[in-house]
Amino acid sequence: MSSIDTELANTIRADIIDGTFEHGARITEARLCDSHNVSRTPVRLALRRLEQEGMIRKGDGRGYVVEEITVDGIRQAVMVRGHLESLAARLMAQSEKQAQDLDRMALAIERIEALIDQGSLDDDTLKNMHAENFAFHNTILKGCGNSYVKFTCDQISHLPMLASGSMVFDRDSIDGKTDIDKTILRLKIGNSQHRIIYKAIEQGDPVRAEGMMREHSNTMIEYIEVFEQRKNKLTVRDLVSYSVQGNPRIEDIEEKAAS
Amino acid sequence: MSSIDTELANTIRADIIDGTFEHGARITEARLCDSHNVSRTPVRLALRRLEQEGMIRKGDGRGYVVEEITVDGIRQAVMVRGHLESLAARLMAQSEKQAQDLDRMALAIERIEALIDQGSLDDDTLKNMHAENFAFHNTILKGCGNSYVKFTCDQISHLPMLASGSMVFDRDSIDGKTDIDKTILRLKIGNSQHRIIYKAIEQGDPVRAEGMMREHSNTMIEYIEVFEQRKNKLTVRDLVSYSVQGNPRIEDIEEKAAS
DNA sequence: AGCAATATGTTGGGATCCCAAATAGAAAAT
DNA sequence: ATTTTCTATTTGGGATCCCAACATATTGCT
Repeated sequence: MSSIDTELANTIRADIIDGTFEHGARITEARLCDSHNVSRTPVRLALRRLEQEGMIRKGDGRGYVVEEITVDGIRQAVMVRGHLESLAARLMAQSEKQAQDLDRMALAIERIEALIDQGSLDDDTLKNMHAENFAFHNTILKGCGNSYVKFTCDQISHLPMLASGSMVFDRDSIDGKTDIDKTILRLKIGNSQHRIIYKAIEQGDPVRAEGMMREHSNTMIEYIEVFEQRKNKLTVRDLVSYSVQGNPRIEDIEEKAAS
Repeated sequence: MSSIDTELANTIRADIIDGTFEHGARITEARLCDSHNVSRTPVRLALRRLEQEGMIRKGDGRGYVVEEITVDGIRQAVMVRGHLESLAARLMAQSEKQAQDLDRMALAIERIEALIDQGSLDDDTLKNMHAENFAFHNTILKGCGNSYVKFTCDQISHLPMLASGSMVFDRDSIDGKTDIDKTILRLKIGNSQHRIIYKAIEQGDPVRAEGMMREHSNTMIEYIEVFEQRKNKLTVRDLVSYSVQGNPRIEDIEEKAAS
């Protein structure tokens, strides 16, 4: 349990994302104090934090207004994140690598492979896959030698779908409504891209590493387009429901990696 | 005059940058209250902001510790910023452009050209050049169609040398200690890169726009290396003294552009 | 003398109060 | 009836107070 203002910020952020606060709505400190039974001090801190994150913005006169989150905005943010990740891959390829980082990446690839080969995409499998995907991407961000890459990525990762190594899944295929093979194929292609990225980094090929990571990052953008083609009006809430919920704790990842 | 907490954050940030607070120093709320004669509320807000910016970090037990700012860190941040700008150039090239944006970019190029041709690099000339350089880069960031690019750039622009379109100048050459021709040449090359970026964007050549912007962004990194070769121990303070002080106000830029 | 337990002081989070500015509503004047 | 002005209420920034947690020092016990 963190401090109240952090929890408050998380709550309000979640409310904005899932549409409880629709965009343009005025947010006042007093109202939040009343509804959450807290004093104004943590409310102030939470609002400031959300303002810096870009979730809310100071209104014309008084108070804050809720910034609109659109599918297109998420697509844009994903693009920025992908571009930063491609920088990380290039930098890591052309710098001296830590052996443990490479090992962790290889381990993630193998584990994802094993999870895909299970053939069933139950919730637990998805969570594990998400955790390994996170480990792969986060290792590159941390291991590229430029700490500002990860820092900058983290700055936009409070939006849905933007946490490190986030994955989007076609819930319909998982529920058996549409054929699961296409989703499996997608995952296999994604992991083969992981292999290429790993090889390029390990062999010190920055151009290939950057290019493959750029391609790999487009996966989610294309996935979003698939959803848009199927659903005539894709909402942010839809996207959130398609994504793997819950961020894996870094400690859990490392713990599992040690086993 | 903004609110106290904003001013406080600016003050503390400046103190960290110029070394008044050396890295690793413990920062406590009470101490700041005492030294700045303010209450703890604005201090808390300022510290939270600086924490999110990455200037300070929660210490092991109590309080905050000052994060170290190194020349290498600045180089890394400049690299991240340049990478984001190259994304902006690519996106702007491949999307439909606003005519006014292109006009503003062309205007900036012409004005910089005229300023260079003056031949003297006095302080006022540098300020104007900085303003036009800012206008050029900022127009691309705003006009690329992806608002998260500029947002993300702004997130790291509180570090020295990272404000939009920042320029670094060789003060020694300006003061006549070393030959000024080399600096003039550098500026001319930089502006010719501006021309190429403009043409690539205007003609819808995303590959060329991205590549040229990437090259252009390396200019500052190479400049830093020049300084490092000359000075055996280049400090952050040295770098700050070489940069053009003061951010141009956006209103001023637009006002001048209208004339 | 060494270790442990308690006491005291330091520090950060939260609550409450105060004040200034701004907005909205009401009243008055044209 | 409309517009302007004045007042009252809303709202956000700042100050102060309180409390809990943690750190350190002191004291007591072995």
